Amino acid sequence: METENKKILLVEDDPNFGIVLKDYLQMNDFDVVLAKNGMEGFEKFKKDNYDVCILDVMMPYKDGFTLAKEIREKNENVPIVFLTAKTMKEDVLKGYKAGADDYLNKPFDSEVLLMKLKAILQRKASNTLADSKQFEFKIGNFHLNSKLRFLKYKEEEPIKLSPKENELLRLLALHENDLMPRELALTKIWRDDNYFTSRSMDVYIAKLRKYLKRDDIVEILNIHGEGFRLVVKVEGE
Amino acid sequence: METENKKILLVEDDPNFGIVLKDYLQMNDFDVVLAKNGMEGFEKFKKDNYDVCILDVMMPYKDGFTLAKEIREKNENVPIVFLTAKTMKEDVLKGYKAGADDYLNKPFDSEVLLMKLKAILQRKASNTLADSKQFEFKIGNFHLNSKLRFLKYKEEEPIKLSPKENELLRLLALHENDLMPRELALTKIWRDDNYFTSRSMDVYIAKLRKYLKRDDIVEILNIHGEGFRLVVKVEGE
DNA sequence: ATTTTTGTTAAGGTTAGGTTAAACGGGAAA
DNA sequence: TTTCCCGTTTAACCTAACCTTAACAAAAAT
Repeated sequence: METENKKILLVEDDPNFGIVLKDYLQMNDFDVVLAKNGMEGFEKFKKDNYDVCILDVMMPYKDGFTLAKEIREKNENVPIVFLTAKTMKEDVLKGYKAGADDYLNKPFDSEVLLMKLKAILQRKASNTLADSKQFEFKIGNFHLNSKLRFLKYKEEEPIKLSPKENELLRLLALHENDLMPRELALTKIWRDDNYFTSRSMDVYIAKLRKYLKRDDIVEILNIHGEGFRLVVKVEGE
Repeated sequence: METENKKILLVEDDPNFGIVLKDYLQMNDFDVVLAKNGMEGFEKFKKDNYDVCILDVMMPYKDGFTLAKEIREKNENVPIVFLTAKTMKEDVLKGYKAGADDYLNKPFDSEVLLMKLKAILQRKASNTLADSKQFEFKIGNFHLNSKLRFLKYKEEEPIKLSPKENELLRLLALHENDLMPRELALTKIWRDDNYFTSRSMDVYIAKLRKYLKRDDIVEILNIHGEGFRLVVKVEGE
């Protein structure tokens, strides 16, 4: 039932407060990345996608406003919430000018922050149409739609794929005709590489082979000790 | 580039404060309608379309929260801003639960209010493009009018839909043939994503399926763990 | 020959979803 | 006020989907 946790970039220079807040947010099912100052915050922002940014205003080197502006240049959509030291009207106005979505005065109530985040994410939920990674593949005479999780052979009824089947086949397709290392699938899909996950993966390979049998120009080969290879033979060979 | 002023519904029982605020907002190019209590506020809300609602929490007859809930029933999109007497955590939380977008503690700085309004309207501008105002759909041989909340199959008597049935079917229709994520429906329609709202949604899916059964080219498919998909099969399959 | 890795099928356990019915609660009607 | 109606939530029960683990066979490496 769990989809995926929302990811928060938290930039706060006070280490104590930062860690407490981080823990609190994590306890409430957010993934939190903590940066200790504006510089670090911006570096981390560039390296990943976040659902919300929470920025302290008072910070050494690079204050929250400057950071917000940089973030806005990269991404004009991420909601930004400021933490201001006290009701400094100047700060609040400056914050909105820098593209903030909301602000909170320290000390603030943690539940209020939670509600704010919830409200903000809810608003955003409507926008979030436009994240397009690759999810459609032609594999021989098959068509894989890994967003809708089905595999269609010619004009037959689509085969529904389970999440794991789907992810695995997608990974194989991304590496078509090339090696797809075991380790890659295990870390990306199973998020753990051990004996059992490895065996589990083999089970899924078997399932995929069963599906792919209906087209005899498509097969999954094993490269002993290395991984698997999805090969599509060319017509006339 | 500005075509028309943004329209604000201001509900505030203190006549002095209400008029001062109204004037201030008007000076800043908003069209403001002032209501003196919750009842009147709701009446006025029904009679016109507003871009933002600003509601005082403490009001005789009908408090701001109750009003907000009523407004939300009519319109799930209008941004709502609460004015709370002081930092009453209870009030703030209650406000967000009632579907607020933001709140301000009295006494507040008028410039801050302006900035908040600006930020809110900006956010809304990006959302409003796509889905906000589409009310009629053809779904196979059905016709859905989600403004009048009915679903008609060919020339049969229209089926009346409850608010939730209607919103859910509308969301599905907006994503026809594509994934409509559980989470989306839960945050947009139920405004909360937990076990119970999720089960409630399943109940509504069952109801919709019952209605849609009369046309066998239309069905609602489940994508396990992801959401639902309203598919309309093409003629000749 | 022995160990390690992979192929495959099936059993077991857990969670999500399908469906129906009862409980709840707010507003309308009596 | 009390009663009734209706939309919605909660409960209950059942099936389907999914994933892991076990078991055993086959292939590859040592």
